[in-house]
Amino acid sequence: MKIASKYKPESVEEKWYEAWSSHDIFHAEPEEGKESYSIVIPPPNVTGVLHMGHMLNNTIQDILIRKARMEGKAACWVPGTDHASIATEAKVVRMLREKGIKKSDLSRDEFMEYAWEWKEKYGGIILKQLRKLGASCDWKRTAFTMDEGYYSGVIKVFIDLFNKGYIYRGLRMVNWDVEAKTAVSNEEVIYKEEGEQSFLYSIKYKIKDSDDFVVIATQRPETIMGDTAIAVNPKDERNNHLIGKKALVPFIDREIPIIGDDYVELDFGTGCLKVTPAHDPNDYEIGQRHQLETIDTINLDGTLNEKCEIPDYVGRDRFDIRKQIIKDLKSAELIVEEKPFTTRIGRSERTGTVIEPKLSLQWFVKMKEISSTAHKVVMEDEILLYPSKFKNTYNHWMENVRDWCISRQLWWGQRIPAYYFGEGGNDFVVAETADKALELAIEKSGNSSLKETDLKQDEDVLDTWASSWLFPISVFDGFSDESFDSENGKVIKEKNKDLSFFYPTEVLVTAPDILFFWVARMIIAGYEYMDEKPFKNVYLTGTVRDGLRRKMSKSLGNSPDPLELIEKYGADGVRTGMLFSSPAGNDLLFDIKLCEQGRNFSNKLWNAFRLVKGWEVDDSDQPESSQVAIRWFESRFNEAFKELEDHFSKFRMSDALMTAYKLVWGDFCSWYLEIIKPDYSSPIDRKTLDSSIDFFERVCRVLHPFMPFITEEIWQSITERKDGEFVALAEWPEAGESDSNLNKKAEEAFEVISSVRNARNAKGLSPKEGLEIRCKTEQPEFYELFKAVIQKLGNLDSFECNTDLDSQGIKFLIGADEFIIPFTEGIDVEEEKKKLLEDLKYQKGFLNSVEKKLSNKRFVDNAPEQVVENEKKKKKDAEAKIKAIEESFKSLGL
RNA sequence: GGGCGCUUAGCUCAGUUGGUUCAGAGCACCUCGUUUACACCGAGGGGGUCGGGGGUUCGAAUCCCUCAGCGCCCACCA
Repeated sequence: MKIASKYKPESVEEKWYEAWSSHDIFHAEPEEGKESYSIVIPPPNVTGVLHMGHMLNNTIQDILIRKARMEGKAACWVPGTDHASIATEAKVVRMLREKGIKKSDLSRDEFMEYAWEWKEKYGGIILKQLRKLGASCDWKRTAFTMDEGYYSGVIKVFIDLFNKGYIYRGLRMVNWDVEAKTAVSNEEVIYKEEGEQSFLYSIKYKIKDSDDFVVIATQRPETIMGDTAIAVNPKDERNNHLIGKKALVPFIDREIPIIGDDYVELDFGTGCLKVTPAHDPNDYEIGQRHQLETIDTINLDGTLNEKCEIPDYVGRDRFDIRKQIIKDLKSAELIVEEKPFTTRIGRSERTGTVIEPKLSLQWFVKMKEISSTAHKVVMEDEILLYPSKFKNTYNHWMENVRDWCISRQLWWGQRIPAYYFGEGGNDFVVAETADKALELAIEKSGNSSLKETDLKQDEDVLDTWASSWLFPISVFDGFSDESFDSENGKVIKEKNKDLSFFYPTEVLVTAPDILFFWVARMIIAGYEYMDEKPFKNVYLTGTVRDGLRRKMSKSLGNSPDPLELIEKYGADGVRTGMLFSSPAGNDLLFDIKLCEQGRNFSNKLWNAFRLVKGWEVDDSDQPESSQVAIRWFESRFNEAFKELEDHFSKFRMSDALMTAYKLVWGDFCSWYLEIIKPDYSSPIDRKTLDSSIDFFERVCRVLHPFMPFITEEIWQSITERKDGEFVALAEWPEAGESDSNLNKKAEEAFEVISSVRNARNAKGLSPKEGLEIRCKTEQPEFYELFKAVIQKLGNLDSFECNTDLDSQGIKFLIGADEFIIPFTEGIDVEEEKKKLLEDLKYQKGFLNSVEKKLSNKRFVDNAPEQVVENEKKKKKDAEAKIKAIEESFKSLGL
């Protein structure tokens, strides 16, 4: 069989993913006697497509889960998607608009029908793409945050939190998009970096019962009809005498108090601030502090309403009114100053329209009360964050946590189970179904004649995070009728086999930007409903950026298409490429060269396989060099393996990969295989071949989590396999004995070989030409052991220890051992002399510094004995080397 | 404005409690080489005052202070 000299991933990857799937090896059930190892995927948006962030994140999860599976654990990686209410609804609205349908023309049910249709069509593309990456998810458990069971769990939790008093309805300043007529989250409000040009107006307000005026500064004169106070800083000498007086709002002459509040800056504008609680978040807080009235003068569509008390303004847009009122104020001579001003204006990410801060009734979760355990467990390392620097960030957020607004003015999502009734719909009950709500409403109101039609369900849906925070519980059916105890608001783990086995999950792998949105809230929900953490470890990946450190994004167009990358470099190449440069928490500066490196590594491994596979075997004796090589590689493998395990235990994935990479490329290919490789077209002895295949299998096993496809392909061909005998299920190696002395000695031997090669290089000698070498050493037994190896790789005709070195030739030192490759011709004495002199100078300088240290009494008295001993040894070695160099001079006849 | 973190080779990063020749790795770079697994390769090589300054110590990349630059989170001036 002829094997191609280049590895071709495209012919391999689909084949093995198919085989794994048909043997159902990714599915896990709770199993007596097996250790549980579970991961829940950070569910991507259901209509999303794979981007580089997903690639990194899911590669890491797959590596962890594959390793756990090989370790014999019940390894369960639950995939799923998030309904992502804002993003998905926006996409559906856009799609409808393209069809000429306006959302406002549809009923809620009609809209939802379109949305589900859309979800069925585009949902889950991303999950299919994950398969191309090799993700070994337990697809039978695929979850969706709007699945029936999931949906009802979210509703149950809402009701439960409401009944426990953690949820309340309250006024809140939201970012209102007047065009889309919806509230948008802070994250969807964008600010131009350089700010926007505006004007700052200084406006005179008359002080009541006086001819004086107070002058305030504002950018938003159209809101003055909503003013309910003027505030000055009590420390402000210019203005604090005004505190307690009343001012009159221009045009409408409504009386408003002048109050003192620290919030006001002393040196901004006039030092006087108009307070408009309905139209500015800070003003709202001042209003709260001083129990001010709130006058909301702006309608949901951005026009002014009758509360502005000026009939001419009613029904006109806020920006129109801004122009109008400036004109009116000017003609009334109430504007003192008008100056250009750069300010930050928030605009809606979706519509681009200027966001209107607006007070509205929203639903909230009391975060302080519910989060104390979640705060504590991270601080006390009950849950570990990697890297741990995020503990600080977490702490800071938890200490300053604010109530969580969980209502969204959207349709795509879990509809808030609150039902309004009575006068103006001001009374409400919270219930799982309309029937139950009616029951409760009758009870609450005492009005037995209430009908179902008298109840009106809340129009809003819940924030997406109010469903995804339940993910680690919900994916195991934690909120099903059987498992969830509504009476006590707890999930009964014992009633649910999956949950009692797989919860808590082992590790959560996610991006730091959702540490609060998602991670913190899952911890809160975990303790609230399971009395237990949702995961033991949190691995926070970095952001994938381009070479200029810019975040990869669609709009910048600086992100490669992940699937194209996979096509070009193979899934294994891309996986390792991503991991080569991404320590936990550090940004990944993506460079196509990393994928190339990954592909090259695949190819290297492939060719090693090609080499071993190509050998004929016979019954010849095992060469001495092979015996030593096998002893050494066994030991070296174990050493590297321990290192790799240590990296894994600390979630240092990049380092773990690099350890494996160096082991395979350096130790296995460059040294081991080169040593045991038989001469061209000669067969290999059976013993050596068996050991080599054994090593190769181990290499495949260690590499499999990183490079699942190529390792499976090689594993299947390197020796006979039964059907279903996958490397994906092979036993993870165990750390055997490693002889650190042997490893060190081998390195010394390799150094000798390198020196010989170097000498050839310097003299322009062909590697084919055999050489003679002699050495002077105090450890001849060591050279006995490695003699065969050194001779083979150095292509030496002879290698003798402790014989006459007094001839001309190339000399070098390894440790304190002297070597010579005798030459009679072509020796450049001057150059040799120069090299020796340089070396001598360095050694003498080094000796000098060591002696200085040793003659320092304070050093000798204070430093630990071990350190002093080491210095003495250094001194001895240096002296020996100097002596050796001096002797070389003599033999050169100098 | 408040909080946190970072600065080590051209690039991306290791460097555990201060002490073995501790200044390292991978990539990139330079020289040589188409040798029989692999040019997606092999052999060899160069390269850093550990951001600047000061201090503690017998000894500092490592601890302390300070300055500079960068990054993140939170709150944001009407």
